[in-house]
Amino acid sequence: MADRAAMNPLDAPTRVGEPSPEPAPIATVAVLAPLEKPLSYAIPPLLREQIQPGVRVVVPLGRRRALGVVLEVACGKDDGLRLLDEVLDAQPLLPPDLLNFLRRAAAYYHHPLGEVLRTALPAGLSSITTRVAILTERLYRPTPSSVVPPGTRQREVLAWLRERGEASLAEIAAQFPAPHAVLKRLVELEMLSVREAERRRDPFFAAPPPADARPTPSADQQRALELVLESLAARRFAPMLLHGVTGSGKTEVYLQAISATLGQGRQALVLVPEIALTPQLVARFRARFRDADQRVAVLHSGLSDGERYDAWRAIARGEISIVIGARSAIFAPLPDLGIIVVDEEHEAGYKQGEGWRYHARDLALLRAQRCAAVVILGSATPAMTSFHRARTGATAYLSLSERILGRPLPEVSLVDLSGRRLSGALAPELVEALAENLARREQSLLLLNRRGFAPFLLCRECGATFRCPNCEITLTYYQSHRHLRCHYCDYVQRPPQQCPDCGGTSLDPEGAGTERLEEELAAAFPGARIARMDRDTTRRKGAHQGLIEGMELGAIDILIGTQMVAKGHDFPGVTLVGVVGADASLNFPDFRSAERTFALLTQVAGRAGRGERPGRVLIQTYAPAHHALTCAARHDYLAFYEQEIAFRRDLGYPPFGHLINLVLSGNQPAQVESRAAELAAELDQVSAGVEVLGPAPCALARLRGRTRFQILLKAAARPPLHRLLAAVDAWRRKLPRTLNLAIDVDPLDML
DNA sequence: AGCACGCCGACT
DNA sequence: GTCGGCGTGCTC
Repeated sequence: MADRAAMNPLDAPTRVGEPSPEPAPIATVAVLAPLEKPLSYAIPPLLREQIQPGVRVVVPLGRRRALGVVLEVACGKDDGLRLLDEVLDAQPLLPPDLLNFLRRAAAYYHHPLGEVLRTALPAGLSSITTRVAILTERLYRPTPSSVVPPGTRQREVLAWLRERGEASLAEIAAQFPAPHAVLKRLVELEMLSVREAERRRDPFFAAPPPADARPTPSADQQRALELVLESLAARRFAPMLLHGVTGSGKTEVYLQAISATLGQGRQALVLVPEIALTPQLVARFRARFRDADQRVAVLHSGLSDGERYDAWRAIARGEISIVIGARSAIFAPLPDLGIIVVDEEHEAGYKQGEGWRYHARDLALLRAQRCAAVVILGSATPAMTSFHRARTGATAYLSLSERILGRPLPEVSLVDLSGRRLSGALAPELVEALAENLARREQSLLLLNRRGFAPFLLCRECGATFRCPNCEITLTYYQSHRHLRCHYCDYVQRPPQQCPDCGGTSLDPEGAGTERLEEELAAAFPGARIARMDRDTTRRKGAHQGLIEGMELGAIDILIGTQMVAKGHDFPGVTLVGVVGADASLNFPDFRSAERTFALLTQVAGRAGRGERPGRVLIQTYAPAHHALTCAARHDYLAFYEQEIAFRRDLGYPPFGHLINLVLSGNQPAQVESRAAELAAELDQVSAGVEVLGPAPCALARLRGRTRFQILLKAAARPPLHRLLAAVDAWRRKLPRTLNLAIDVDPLDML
């Protein structure tokens, strides 16, 4: 019988048959597949010159061809190795420090390097099948010739081109209608040369906003800037926390620090938690950096593959000075990165929740370390871990303690709801305050961190609620769509007329979401212009921006919304902020719930009184004595930190301990549970220096039809944790593919 | 992840 | 008797 492998054209010819007598160059390649380790390949003699670390290669992998990135080239025995097929880049696509950074990142997060590389590269560069269309265009350039062409049109076009230098066909066509024949003739006469070049799609063509004036920094801002400038001049890794109360002018510090970085000939990276929320920030950057050599690029999920590819290439060529983007922008290939700004560094949006669960802020610190850059972590409510680092001196501490122009922080009062029965979602105090604000024709903002009409539908007779068949949660009732929906898997069903359990006919929406609050307000204030901002109303492109503009123009009196309304907006007209359900986030089964609640309340309170008129804030709560509420009401970050840090210390939670969460999921509940128990028992055997907690069902014990158990690893130091992961790996290798084990290093939440 | 292999049910 | 379901193993 014939050898099947030998019949496969991919196989036999590429395999190195006999061991070479001489040591041959071997490439270590990170293949873009979830493999545990890089693979080694022999290098065909013809490709030896082109191979260097950082170039992409096509390699045989089993029966198929795969893309990989060369990590190292070394000499050794190449017997039994397969030959790599193709080298795709003439220059390293990933410069050494970027590649280095990604290798460190993969190790830290215990994630396969190939997958890390796939995450870091734009779609067009990370696959051999999906090629982005590389658009080319014709560029015409006058040759050094003084001959005068015969035709009038030819003379006109040539004169224009001699004036301008090189121009593309599109640009010429914009000046001279139907120029093709003329150009063709001029080329034939050798008065023009033509070349094909990669066309750059420029998604940044929008007209720049008017230039803004650079304000004189306040004393606080000046102090912060001096420290930044000093570190820049020394070209050293310098992490700093910029702790500035809401409205204190953190952005101005970013702008001036970046300006100094560009002055050094280096580039800047600005990370924002969610790019859709920050057109205002982008506009400020565009207004400040207007020179031809200060191009600003924005990376976000709305870019097409082609646009992303173009942006990536332009950044790598050094044509872009400032990149603004969401978490994945941390991988932007800026060649000489001098500063990374992480705006609102406490935001959970920096953490990738699926697949490779990286945290962009933490990666920013890692990357800056590799390229000796300054990192500014900016926040009014720093993460406990970030503030703790500043306390211990691991990062510098810069503080902006005053609002700009001496504007006061708003006055905050807590409305105690305990023991009270409200007729709707709003307490009379809040209704009254809204009425006053309307009478004064001032704007109000209401935070209710819950979408839909009601968080569940309840049977009055037997107390049954409606649950998602795929997830372990109740279905949210939407009056607008007349349906029940799951917020995790988007399962939808019609609300039944009768309770399926007892046949009862009184099924009532229980509790209130933003949709119901909007209805309640419309009834209470018939003349008011009310709008709602949550994931449901901002799904449509431009809807979010429309609401922001409505607020800026004063076309909205009351804006209701989820935490989306708390983030980063500067609405000078808002003088009243109401918080309808401050307790919901406190009851999350998670050690960070107080930290998150404090941050949310402080951020939303910070939306009040940013203009000329002072603001006030009313917070409805059932837990008025909780430190997250009392401290937020007093704008007292430090007091909150002191209380919270004591609790963290007692329990060994971050920043005093490090966590890794292992989540095992699968379709068969019994199998998941028993395997989780097995893993925990095995880890217990080798857990020196690590606490192994669990297994326990996740807070979301079922999600999209899969049962989930977690094992939490906790340790005072990282090395023993990473040692334990070696045991996890060994165990995982034996796991059937029907089960999935996710490793979450530094988990942000444990749902 | 792909892609093959191999072992079981329900079809012509 | 085959077609095809997905569990399992391997990829230099």
